[in-house]
Amino acid sequence: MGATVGRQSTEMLKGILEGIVLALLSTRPAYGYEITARLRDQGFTDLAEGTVYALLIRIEQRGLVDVEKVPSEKGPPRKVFTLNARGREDLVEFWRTWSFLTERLDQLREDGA
Amino acid sequence: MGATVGRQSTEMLKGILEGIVLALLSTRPAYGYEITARLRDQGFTDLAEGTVYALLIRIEQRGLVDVEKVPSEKGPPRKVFTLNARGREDLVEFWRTWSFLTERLDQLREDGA
DNA sequence: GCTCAGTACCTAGTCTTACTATGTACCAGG
DNA sequence: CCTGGTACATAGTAAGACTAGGTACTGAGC
Repeated sequence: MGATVGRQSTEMLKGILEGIVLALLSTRPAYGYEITARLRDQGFTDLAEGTVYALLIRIEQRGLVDVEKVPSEKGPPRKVFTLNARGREDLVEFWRTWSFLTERLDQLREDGA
Repeated sequence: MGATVGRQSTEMLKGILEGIVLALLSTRPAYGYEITARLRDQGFTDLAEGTVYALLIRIEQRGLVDVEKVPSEKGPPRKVFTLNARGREDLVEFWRTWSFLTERLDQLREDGA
């Protein structure tokens, strides 16, 4: 991040990026390279590939996703991640926290502006 | 944080808390103890005092706020922070990043739910 | 006088997470 | 053969919130 939005966005992404990826996976399974590309398309232009792979490994180790290796027509095999029950719970929790934050910030923005 | 919202909120606060404090200061000057108390009242129940003081020192060193020492009726003198021009710019930038994130996440939530 | 609670500030060390930079491997087209 | 696209991985760094303390000043109650 940095080009599309401010330099502070790196810090603001922390924790949120995980929710974003869980949300992406809740619509359909995906693999790392694909997730990175999709997010870059959606405006996270400077998102580092390594960040996504590290994140995927983390959520796998926490048991939020199931993993399957699928051969690719072009290039090495893909590691396809599927959101499981634990992951869905975590996503619900993420949306709860997110809602709390947006409510607080919406109010602050009213007061401030 | 933790009681009010999920355990993941600690990471999600990173970067955002700074924007929250800048927004608070944009309505009127305030000092650390007061800011901590206000935020706790507003639902950030587990917010650590030390976190706020560290943050205030950071934004002071970045030149986003002006500081004035004011005697208190009860207890040691207060360090009152006032948002200055640089701080207001930073706040604008914060809101820009925040809007970007909320737009992305709103869309993800639609798709996902 | 002394203690305790409330006010007010500060800091060293830890943990998590995003980024940098780089490396590996597989494949097709020129 | 060699470049570019696909696909995954990791060691090291930086930033920020938390833990767990500590200091100092004041007034109320015993």
